[in-house]
Amino acid sequence: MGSKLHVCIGSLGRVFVPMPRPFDFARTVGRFGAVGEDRANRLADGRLTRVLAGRAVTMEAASGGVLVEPGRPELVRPVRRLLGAHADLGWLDHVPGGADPVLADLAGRLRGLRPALVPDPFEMLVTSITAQQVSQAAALAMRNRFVEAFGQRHGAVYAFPDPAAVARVDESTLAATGLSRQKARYVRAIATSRRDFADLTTLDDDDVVAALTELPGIGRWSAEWYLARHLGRPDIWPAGDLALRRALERFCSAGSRLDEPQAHRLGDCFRPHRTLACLYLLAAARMPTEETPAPR
DNA sequence: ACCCAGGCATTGG
DNA sequence: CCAATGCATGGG
Repeated sequence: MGSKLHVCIGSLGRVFVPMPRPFDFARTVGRFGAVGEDRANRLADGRLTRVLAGRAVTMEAASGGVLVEPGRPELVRPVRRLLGAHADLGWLDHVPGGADPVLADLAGRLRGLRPALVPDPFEMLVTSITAQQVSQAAALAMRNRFVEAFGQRHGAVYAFPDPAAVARVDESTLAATGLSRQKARYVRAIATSRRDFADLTTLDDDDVVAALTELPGIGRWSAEWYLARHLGRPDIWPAGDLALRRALERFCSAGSRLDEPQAHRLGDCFRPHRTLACLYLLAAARMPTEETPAPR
């Protein structure tokens, strides 16, 4: 295990962290800047800064991996996980072009895009709750206020708030960030929950959904994103996700409306790699509309 | 001034 | 068991 991890401490207090191929740093971290400025995940000048293991960490592209500052060896594992080193992208090279021409095309155009993870269970759950029902811009605005109000500042970024810090403030103080009273109640209930999230890693996907949906404010959609974006499970297909449905409508059904059962069936041809298929479809939907061949 | 946006829980049939 | 409803904000 980890025998291929060559860690080289540089002279400038940085460490080179190797990533499996293929790997495209800019594409992998692109979603942090896609909607707007994220106060917990700062994307500037091609570098990503966020708090990991209690300190601000800056990552930038390097050949075959990333350069990380500060150059602490204990950051290697969390950085690799954050950037999706766990995922096997081999399938994307062998998507049958006849069966899935759309995904085969996207795999080529987005080569090296990896499934970046949300490193902390509480951060993942709160992020999902803020994103429920509202636009991503609205969710980001509320999340930024939440992070600035209750998270610790580390230079240019804020640490995502701890459950303990959130547990200390009351519901209306939480709601002042723009959350509905209902959502403020959910967030606080999760912050004070004594559930051990570490033990979820031993459960299979269905059992994780069952366990998480016991929490107030966590439904199937939020549980599925937890599996995909926190636990890094490979075959998650959130057919209820409006953005995924929109992407499927655009790329796979010639623009005609899809309901959830139809979206679910469209995922079947991507088994057992539906998480990657979903990631690539969502990323493609964010790309600037491809230029059609010039008329004439 | 609308209407929709990467849901969820509650209520009423 | 399914349909209807309230929620809060940002952008078109």
